[in-house]
Amino acid sequence: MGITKTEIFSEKQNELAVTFKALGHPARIAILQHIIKQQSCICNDLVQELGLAQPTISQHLRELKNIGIIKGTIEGTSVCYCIDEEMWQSIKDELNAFFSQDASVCAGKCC
Amino acid sequence: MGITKTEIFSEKQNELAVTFKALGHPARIAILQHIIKQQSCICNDLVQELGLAQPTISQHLRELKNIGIIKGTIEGTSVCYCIDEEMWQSIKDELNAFFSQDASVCAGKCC
DNA sequence: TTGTATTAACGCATTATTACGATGTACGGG
DNA sequence: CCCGTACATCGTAATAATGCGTTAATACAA
Repeated sequence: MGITKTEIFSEKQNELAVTFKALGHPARIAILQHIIKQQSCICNDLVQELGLAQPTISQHLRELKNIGIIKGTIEGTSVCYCIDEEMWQSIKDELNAFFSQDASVCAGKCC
Repeated sequence: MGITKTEIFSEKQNELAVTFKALGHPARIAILQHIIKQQSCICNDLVQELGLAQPTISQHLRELKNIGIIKGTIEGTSVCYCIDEEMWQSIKDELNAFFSQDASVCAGKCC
């Protein structure tokens, strides 16, 4: 997208944006939901479940791993992915904090 | 970003992803925080505050308007942007619902 | 009417993202 | 050891996003 000027924003703002961006793709939402639904670490029947090619899934998994929300452990010939519970909670808290800012003060004053 | 295959995902998943993606840029995070901090609808001293050119800010504002999280009303020669409180709450609830999925069942089983 | 200020729209160059085929690596079965 | 399975990585085409210069469009002031 052309280069993003991260240097003019605060570390917090960039962090938040990176997290949001990582979640900003339906395939990655689907992957997370699927991993949770299966209740156990799922390898790549994700390729079977979602209609995407294996390299594409692998790429999305890597992006999710980048923000730490999932982790993968080698399980023989396949790889086992699961939610990093600690990180999941941490991200949940962070987003919650963001949305807990009082957005009501403006309302009614003008718009 | 290359085409995203939205047709193979559910409407909910696509909606969530679009919301996350819209928030996935530090400038847009900064804009929201600034609007909230000022407690009143701020026009484009955003251009002064953030170090980005006016057309760039305008573009980010449009993307935020696209997901409905802010609204803009004409105020004489300038435009007044503020949080759409209802939408803000709605998005907050939606993200909360997503993160309220029980992610703990997997943990301990394997990874 | 003629500026002036504030935004939006358009278009361009640059960089990122998505998706996938081809290729490489690692493991286990035979 | 060889082969098939399961993934990751590389390379590439297509497309989307950033950022900004330039150009309208609109409202207000003089």
